[in-house]
Amino acid sequence: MNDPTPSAGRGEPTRDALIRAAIEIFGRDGFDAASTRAISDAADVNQALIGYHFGGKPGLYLAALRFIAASVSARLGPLVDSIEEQIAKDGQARTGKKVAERSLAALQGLLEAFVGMLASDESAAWARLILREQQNPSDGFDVLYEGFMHRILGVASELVARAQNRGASAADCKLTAFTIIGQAVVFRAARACVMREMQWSELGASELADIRAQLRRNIAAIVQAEPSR
Amino acid sequence: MNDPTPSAGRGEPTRDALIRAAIEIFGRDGFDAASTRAISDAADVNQALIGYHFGGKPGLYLAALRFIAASVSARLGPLVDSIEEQIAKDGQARTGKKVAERSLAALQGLLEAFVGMLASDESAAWARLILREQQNPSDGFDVLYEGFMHRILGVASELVARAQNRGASAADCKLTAFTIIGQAVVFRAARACVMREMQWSELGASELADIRAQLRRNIAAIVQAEPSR
DNA sequence: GTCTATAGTCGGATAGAC
DNA sequence: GTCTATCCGACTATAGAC
Repeated sequence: MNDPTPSAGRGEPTRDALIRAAIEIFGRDGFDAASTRAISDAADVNQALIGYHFGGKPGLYLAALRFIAASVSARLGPLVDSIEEQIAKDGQARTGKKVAERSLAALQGLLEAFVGMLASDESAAWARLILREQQNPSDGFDVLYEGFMHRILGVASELVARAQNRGASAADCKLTAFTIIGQAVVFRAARACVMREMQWSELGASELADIRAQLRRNIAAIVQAEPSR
Repeated sequence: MNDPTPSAGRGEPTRDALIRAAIEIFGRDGFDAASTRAISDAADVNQALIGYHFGGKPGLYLAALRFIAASVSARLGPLVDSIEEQIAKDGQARTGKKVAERSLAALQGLLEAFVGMLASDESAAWARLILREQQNPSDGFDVLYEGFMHRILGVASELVARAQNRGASAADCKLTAFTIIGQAVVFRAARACVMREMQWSELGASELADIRAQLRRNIAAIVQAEPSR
């Protein structure tokens, strides 16, 4: 009688408010510790409506993850689209100085956008939920992986391959992509440590600019380094 | 009547078992979601003993964090000691090719040890707890920061400064240290994503060797890159 | 120090009026 | 679709016997 997400209708504002509150509370407390009462209070709707609209707490959690995947896609999707176009245009010409230069610039741009997202207050709750899912994957992890992770990692690896301009295996390029992405992720995953050690009181425009400059420099260095060790 | 941690005595095996179980359960479920029953069951002791030995659930949590800090220090402390000795021996001679080479090698060694720790099954539960504390710092975060984070970040930054061999500010070196450490952290923080994307079924010796080689290469590239961009 | 038993609280789910 | 009311299970903490 309570089909999850009965699609648009009069109850849409209610579902929306519940999802937004759920991201906040689930992100802060985790799935088990978050109470449906806290979520419904924050959303200013009746607690019983969670059961009606989402079938229960797990259904609301999945809906929240889908919302996050859609939000990340909305934020990074256009940039990834344009990069994929560029890759398609360059086609199989995976070597050449021009291609390498373009690919490096695209990779730097992608990571600047990525770290910008990780730094934003808006994404703080998402990020907490995503980190939780990574540490303890639930059924919902697929939603995130298929929703945006796989695609972003794909373009990042391909850009590494083209920017490096040497015969690294696909697995090597993926590994390189992860280490590069890790340089951005650390500023969310270890945020408390970063703020304390850097003696920052906030991660604002000025701090973000420093981080981005560091990332640009590191990415160029990694990708242009001689294969020899 | 129940002074927290009444020090050694007949109850020590009980306290030890509780702490070990607490790290596992708190790491898996988080502070709120973890139940004292689950912990006492896993430790195979009576639930009421948590109150007796640690004063309650929060006391047990703090004890677990202290145990983690001690474990990390035991694992990385000796290496950090030797690096600090080397730094002291090189003294204020922060420039020079030999010092730079030694410092780069030390930095690479530190990160290989660090990522080895992050990869180990033993540390899986620690890492989850630490990541939770970073995302949502409690009173216990100090225990971790003062316990080992601050010290490790300190030597890492100093090594960056000496290995780079150019006039980067202390803040820049710290930032560089974070991006380098982030390259290791990502393999714990985004482990689920890494395993899936790399199509790994385990993170064993072979995978760890690939990661270490990648880290060595990246660190050298970052530290030796020209300051220009 | 360790145990049993329980008091007191809070959580998720749902029945049923409107 | 939204609300009130409530059932029932699980939790922390603690009293008190041994």
